[in-house]
Amino acid sequence: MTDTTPLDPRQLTAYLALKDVAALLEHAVEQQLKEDGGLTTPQFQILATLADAPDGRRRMTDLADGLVYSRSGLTYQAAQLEKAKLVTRASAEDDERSVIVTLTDAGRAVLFKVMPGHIEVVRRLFLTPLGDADIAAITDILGRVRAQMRSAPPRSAKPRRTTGSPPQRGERNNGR
Amino acid sequence: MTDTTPLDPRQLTAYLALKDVAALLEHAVEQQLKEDGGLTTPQFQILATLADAPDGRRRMTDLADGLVYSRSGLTYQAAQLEKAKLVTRASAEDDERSVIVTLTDAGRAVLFKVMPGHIEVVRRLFLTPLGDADIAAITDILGRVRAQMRSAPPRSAKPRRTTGSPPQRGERNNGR
DNA sequence: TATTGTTATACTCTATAACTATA
DNA sequence: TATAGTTATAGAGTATAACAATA
Repeated sequence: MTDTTPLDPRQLTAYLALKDVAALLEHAVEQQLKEDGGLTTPQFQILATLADAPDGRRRMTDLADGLVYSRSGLTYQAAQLEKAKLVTRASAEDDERSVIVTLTDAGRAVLFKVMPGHIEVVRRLFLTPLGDADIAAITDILGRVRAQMRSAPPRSAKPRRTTGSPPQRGERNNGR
Repeated sequence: MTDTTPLDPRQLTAYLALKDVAALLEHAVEQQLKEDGGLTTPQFQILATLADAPDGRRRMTDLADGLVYSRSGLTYQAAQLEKAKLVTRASAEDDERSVIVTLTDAGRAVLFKVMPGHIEVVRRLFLTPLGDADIAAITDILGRVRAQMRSAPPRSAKPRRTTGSPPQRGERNNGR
């Protein structure tokens, strides 16, 4: 049996604070990326991931894994970025099935153009009121949470649908 | 001049940890709400906000303020919820312009149905590795950040577009 | 005139399923 | 058969602008 007793008020407060801060920060960053470089958040994430990779190259599948996208979702984003000349796509030499996405000079340029503002927003909204000890504490605590999340079992072992039973009430087939 | 020097690695790590944890948590909660009650996150937020209000009633504008929605976005969500019989809408008695959204019994029922799973997810993914001291630290630190965000000036005083100049490169007119 | 809310419209993002091609 | 990726399709969410009605 799992515990479903209500959360105590302090726990709830901590959870809400996290959600609130994350949402506000995400929103501000989204604005900044759009204004400074015409980028959406997922596009920025892809470009930033590529910039981190050797030669600015990455296989589609590897990108998708790191960014939690479905493959079709990534295909969509990659197509947008290719259309904007920020990346190129080419099939891999060693495995014809794979597609290698490569950051173009223009893509790097956009990233450079956008970074200062990105940093400025993070600093102004998030870092300003934090001292070194706070930074260390956040990193430690959230690091533990992250580890927990990565190791926690999914909620249901499998979509387990008893043979022949119809979809459950309130269920739709459009998950993430 | 604002500071746009790169973030030091520890600051960056803290920021990324926050983003990561928030994203994973949001994703898990989204799944749970859909599975247990057929609710989307914004719908749940609206229902929960209403449940907190006296008599389960709230003006559209007040709802929008608390939830960062544009008015049209809230109209859309309210229409969805009304269609599902989870809320009703009626114009206010004292001010004919205002619309009062009210939680129905069915809406309350869905909320009750969904809450245990919601709590379970938060507890399992977020609270498990945290002691009382951690909870207190998070609340304190993120509380300060939140206050900072709420008081921080927006990035640009106004959309300032020099008279007659065309839209800038990379700019699209589909903001949030 | 200012405020409240809705409507029309357009666009982004995401997912599922079906499909192609290579290993 | 399994893996990599694309395409077609569908739907949710959101915003902007124009609009109607009330204060």
